[in-house]
Amino acid sequence: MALARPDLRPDPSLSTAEMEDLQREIAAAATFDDDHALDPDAVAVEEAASLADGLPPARSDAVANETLPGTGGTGDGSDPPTVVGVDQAFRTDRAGDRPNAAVSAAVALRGGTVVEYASATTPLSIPYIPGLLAFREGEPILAALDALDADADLLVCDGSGRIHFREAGLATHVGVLCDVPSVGVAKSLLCGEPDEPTAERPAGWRTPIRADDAVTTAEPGTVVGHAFQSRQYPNSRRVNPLYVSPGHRVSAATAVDLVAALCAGYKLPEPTRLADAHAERAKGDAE
DNA sequence: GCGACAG
DNA sequence: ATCTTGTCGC
Repeated sequence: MALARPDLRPDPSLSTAEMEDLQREIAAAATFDDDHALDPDAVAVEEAASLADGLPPARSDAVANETLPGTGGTGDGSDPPTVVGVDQAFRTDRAGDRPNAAVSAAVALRGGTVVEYASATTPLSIPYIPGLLAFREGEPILAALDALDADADLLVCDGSGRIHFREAGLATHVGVLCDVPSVGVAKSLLCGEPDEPTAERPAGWRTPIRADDAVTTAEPGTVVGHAFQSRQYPNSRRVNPLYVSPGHRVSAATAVDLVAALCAGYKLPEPTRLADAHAERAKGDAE
């Protein structure tokens, strides 16, 4: 997977000011519209995959990959688009230590089925800084995507996209680098304000997230994403909503529709849930 | 100076 | 993100 904009890589050695400048460039290069009109129905996942045994073998560099017709999905044939979920787990040398490496996993699904997965371990360069997540996790994610044979028609990232101080969250950064449609799925809200209170909503419920003063690059009131209740229990126990935002080449409305179609009974959309599980497993593999 | 802040 | 037992509910 060649990078469309290698000049915009999230170099962790930059100063904070340089990182923020780069993010303004990313936001300017990003498109928050449906230019490629991904159809939520075409990517829908009907049934949750069983993590136990429902997976194809992991990619091994040593073995040549048999390329099936349509693998690499350009979206022009009759094949469903390839959706790739990415997520990270972190490894420490000794218990109690600070994490020193990111284990990134990428899982590719087509027509609701896992077609490939891969992972990569990358040394961590900088600590987590709110607003600068892409400079910590960007390179690990690119490494995992590089280890993947399939080309993504849609990337699902674990974090914000346009819901960001400079409208350049992790999903936007990665989407622009690869020039691939992307969406961000966060479990908590970085900035912005929901139209309605989000507490205790039924599954399927959603409300727009609008830019507030913390979003320095957008007019206040601009819709930058949605809160989306992907799952809820009939009684007592409460589940928090997801915060879904456009990464690149997708509108806020389509981003939620895509994520809703990718959910299969769990809180997280399948690509993210499976990538999370694989990252966790890969982390344990080298222990 | 204080607050607020994805993973 | 990660450290962790029990516990409530379907």
